[in-house]
Amino acid sequence: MSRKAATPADTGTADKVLAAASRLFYVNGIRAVGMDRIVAESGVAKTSLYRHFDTKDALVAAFLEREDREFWQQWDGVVAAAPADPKVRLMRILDWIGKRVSREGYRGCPQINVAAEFADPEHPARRIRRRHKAAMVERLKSIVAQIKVSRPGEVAVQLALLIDGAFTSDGRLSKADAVRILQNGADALLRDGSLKRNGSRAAKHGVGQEHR
Amino acid sequence: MSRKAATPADTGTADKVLAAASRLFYVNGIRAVGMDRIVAESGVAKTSLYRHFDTKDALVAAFLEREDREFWQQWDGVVAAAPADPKVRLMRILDWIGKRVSREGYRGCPQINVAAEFADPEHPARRIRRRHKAAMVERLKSIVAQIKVSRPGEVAVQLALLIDGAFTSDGRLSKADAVRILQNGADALLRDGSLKRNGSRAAKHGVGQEHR
DNA sequence: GCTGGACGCTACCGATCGGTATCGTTGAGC
DNA sequence: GCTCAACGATACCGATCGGTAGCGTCCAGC
Repeated sequence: MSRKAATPADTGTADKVLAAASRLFYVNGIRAVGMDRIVAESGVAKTSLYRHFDTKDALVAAFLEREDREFWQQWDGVVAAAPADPKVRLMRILDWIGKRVSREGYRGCPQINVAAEFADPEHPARRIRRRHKAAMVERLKSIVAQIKVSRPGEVAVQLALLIDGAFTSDGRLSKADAVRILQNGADALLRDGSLKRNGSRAAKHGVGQEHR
Repeated sequence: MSRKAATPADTGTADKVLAAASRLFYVNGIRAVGMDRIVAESGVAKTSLYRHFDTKDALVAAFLEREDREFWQQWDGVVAAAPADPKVRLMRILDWIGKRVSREGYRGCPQINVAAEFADPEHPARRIRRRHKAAMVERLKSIVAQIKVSRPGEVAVQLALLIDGAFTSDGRLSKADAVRILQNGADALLRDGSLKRNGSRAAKHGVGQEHR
């Protein structure tokens, strides 16, 4: 495609803005951070900022895209450093996540936090979140599928719920607890999935009266 | 204590405000909703609103307290309607939660969503959320303790993570899937916890290199 | 050494933010 | 029928919101 220069050439300015915005957005939430504050802490003029990002929403989207990118980069790094055994790989991933959610200053998953601030399901933040979480389930499924379990899709979703729960744990868990609880939980979910039991286990606990 | 009338007598005005604010806060997030909008949709004058709630933060706190109260009311209703068997009770609770998170317009757990908008851990919203989530773990623990499992505390936390994960599932799960996945997941976690295995299962998957 | 794009600075825009002051109305209990 | 607390209506406050206009500076590439 032709070089229309819709965006200035790369001179590091956009990176400075995005770095400051990402930190501020993550710590304080989106709507709590004004553009003036991003201008002040990035050291970039407001006019320059708006040459790189048309609107605040565009900056928010760039923030979440960046978080998404970095998250999978680290994920891939953990997987690459692990042996090929899929179960060990899963445990290493949970080790990484357990440490992540229990480290100081952790404020939860940015995808979840930011999406909560926007009501419109078609807002860029909501779209990016959906894609991010779908990718998580897919990656988990491809790992679980390599382990002998009877319902890999279901177990993958359960693992994703466990992980998202850890993301929202708000500093309740120590590092050791977080890792152990995640790994033992995954172990239990994998073990059960590999057993051949009648599939209607849950049915007898099914419908009570409707609530609300 | 003496009747100083720090707050007007109960004539239903505060309820109208809280009802409108709760709906708007839940759907749009806190900072996206101005006090003027609450005034308009509650049909209560701004002056009257501020006679009942000193600040917006006070209204936010009242919203979360109300959500907390109603949540446990429904929880207790589900438990009361279930047979005494603790496992069946747990399954009924998960049936209720699975339906809740998959119903149309569900926007996630208000405690989680609202707390994400405030950076200060001592903000009322953050405090109420911590109390709410701690209560969840305690209630789960008291149920799990009645079932023969080797680490009831750990399983209770795992169930809480599973539930919080479902709360953030953002409409990904159909009603049938949500209920089945939660109940089967809980079943697996309970089964494993009741087995006597060597406690160091996870240790061999422990520390990789540090990331970040 | 001139040119053009990237950037900084200041000043500004209308809208909205949370919150308040003033005053008039209404209605139940004595 | 008087009182007093509760509520409504309007108008306003300073601060901040996201975003823009205008203009000067700086510097790499021709």
